[in-house]
Amino acid sequence: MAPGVTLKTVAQAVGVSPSTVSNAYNKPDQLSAALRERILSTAQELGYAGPDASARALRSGKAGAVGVLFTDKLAYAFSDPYAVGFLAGLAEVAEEFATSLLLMPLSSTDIQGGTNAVQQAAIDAAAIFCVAGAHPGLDILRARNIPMVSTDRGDHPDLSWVAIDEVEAAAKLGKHLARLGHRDIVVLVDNAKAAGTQPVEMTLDEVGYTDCELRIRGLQKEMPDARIRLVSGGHNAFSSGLIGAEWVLDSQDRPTAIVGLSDVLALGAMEAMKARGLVPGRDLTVAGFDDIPQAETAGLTTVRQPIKDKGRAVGRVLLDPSVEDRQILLPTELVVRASSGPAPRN
Amino acid sequence: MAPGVTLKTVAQAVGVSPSTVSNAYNKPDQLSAALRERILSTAQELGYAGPDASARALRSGKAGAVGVLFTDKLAYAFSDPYAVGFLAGLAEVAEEFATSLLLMPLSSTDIQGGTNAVQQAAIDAAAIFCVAGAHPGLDILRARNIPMVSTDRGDHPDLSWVAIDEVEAAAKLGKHLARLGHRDIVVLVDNAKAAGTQPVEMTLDEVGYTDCELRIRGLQKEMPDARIRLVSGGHNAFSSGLIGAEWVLDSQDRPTAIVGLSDVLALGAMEAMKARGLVPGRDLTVAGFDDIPQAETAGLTTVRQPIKDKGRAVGRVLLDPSVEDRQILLPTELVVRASSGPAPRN
DNA sequence: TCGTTTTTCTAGAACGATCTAGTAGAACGA
DNA sequence: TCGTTCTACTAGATCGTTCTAGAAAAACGA
Repeated sequence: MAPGVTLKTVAQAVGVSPSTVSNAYNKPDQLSAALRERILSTAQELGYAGPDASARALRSGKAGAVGVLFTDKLAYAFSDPYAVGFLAGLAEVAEEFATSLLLMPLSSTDIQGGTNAVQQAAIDAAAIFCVAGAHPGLDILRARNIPMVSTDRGDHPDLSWVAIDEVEAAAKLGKHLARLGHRDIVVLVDNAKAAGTQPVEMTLDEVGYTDCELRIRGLQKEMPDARIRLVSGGHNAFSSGLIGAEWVLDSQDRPTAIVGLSDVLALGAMEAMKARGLVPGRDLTVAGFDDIPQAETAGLTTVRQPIKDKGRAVGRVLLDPSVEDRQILLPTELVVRASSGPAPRN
Repeated sequence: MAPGVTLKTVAQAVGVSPSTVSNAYNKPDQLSAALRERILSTAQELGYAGPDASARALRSGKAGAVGVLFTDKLAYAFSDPYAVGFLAGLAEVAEEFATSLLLMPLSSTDIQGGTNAVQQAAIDAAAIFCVAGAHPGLDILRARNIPMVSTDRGDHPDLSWVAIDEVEAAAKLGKHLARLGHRDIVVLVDNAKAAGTQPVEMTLDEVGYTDCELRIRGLQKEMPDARIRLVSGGHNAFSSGLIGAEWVLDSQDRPTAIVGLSDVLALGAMEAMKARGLVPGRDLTVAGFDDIPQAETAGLTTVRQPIKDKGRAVGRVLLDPSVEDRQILLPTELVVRASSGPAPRN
């Protein structure tokens, strides 16, 4: 916009009040078509690009954007096919409502003061994607009174969320593994604290992130007699699954099945097996969660959740005022592929 | 934020001027530590969540966000691994600068008036991802005087861009194909207009999108004697490659090689071959551009470009004021895999 | 013809911050 | 002691809109 050209400039040039120019853009039925035409063309001549975004947002209270908050680093979101699928669904709905998507990074360093992105974000609402309850970004959004929809179930009846029944989902897989005779399981867990270090074995209490905990409980429920160990090779990524599984496979005490709490972790485990000449489903069973596109290619047994639908549903709850149901449970389905097979008898 | 609580409220409660409260958040060295502490804690008590994003953006002229503009539908961006890789790189740098990423949809319907996302976007700068020169969103951003960095080379010396030498990249592939004896090529082209209809054969003029045109010219350069036909099955996606290739393979007049102008198109073509019992690299050569992760798995010959670096570089040029070089050419590399082989002699 | 409704436009106050310019007092140096 | 610099804070204008309330003119109904 030619510098210094504002609504007022245009108004003066046309000889009308600023309100009328504003109406020309926002409420075309409030003025005669002829005048509107005249205003718009004068605006064009002057190089006026339409009402300033920030000023409009300030005065009207609508930013025309919804925020998205992730765990960990923002860049990870794009290396995780599950997150990408979610975003695709969310973007679809955002598009429908002519609303932008604001992806907010939050390096824990700059929480103090007003210089962090969550603080600065001009948004009307926010999608909370797989973020643990204690995340500092959550506190900021809560303090800002910004409506939120989470991908995790919350206890409170006022919360909005779109989620799956994590326990049930995991129970489906647990039942499958139990039937196949598995009684010695390693679960690969997402754990940011373990990143960059050696893989670590952890207790259920240490897992922290509620979803993971629920999935583990679901497995335990259907496999009460099994030994279930928890191992983490870092944050939720292929490489962590690889590292974690390498550690497990090279140990003296191999399980008969490895369960990744997400497909990327499980795919990493398959890679580790391949490198050791082990065949998934024969030598060792591998299974995951989510059913990302690559899971099918790799023949990974997994618990499918409709991730794109999840994104769409979150978008609807965020943006469509006519949506009544603000707590939505999506279905899951066990998808059995070649990576799971009977436990070797000994 | 507790409704009605503003800077002013806090200022009154503490007994200082609004400016001082503002400084407590933005310029900590402008006031005594003790007072700042007092202000911050009073703010917390009152439920004040920090300076309002829109108001701050309006007054200071900084939004703390950069926009990203895509071709076509926003949701497509997430189904394209190339776009996802770009975003990952961009997000990395955005994170570094505590800046959010605003993904702007632009349905062509609501260009008129002030209700479209590009118009409403509160951003300091914008990344233009593979957008043709005539895109309406571009015009709006230009009118708004928003600094832009494009992933396409522009002619004008003032433009900022991070790109590859498209002609040279394609020439590398062309040389490879020529050496293998291919003289009858079909190029799968991204074309939004062809979407949803039958695949169409088109002329170079109809392609429109500059990058595509340049790649085709690069191929022609090294294969002056070859017959090169252009076919589109729709927009840039796996399914379009599949559909386009099916049409080509089922025609009377099969080429000896199919070149996708992106890897997703080429991967679609490989799928079409597989379904017909044809082996890429033996029965027919397939090649692509970009070298997305799936290309390696599939054994696709392609021209690699460092897509994540592209995202990073765009981020730097957008956000780092110390970056001098605003026109960056990234290297490309021919990656030969199993999908390309000698042309059958006849 | 006259009152009523509708259309079209406007004045002026917000919205909630940050910026510029400046003041009062403390600290300093000689 | 006095001028100077520094620190800590403030008054008031300003960013560019949209909103509320209302006025003037036009159209309408009887």
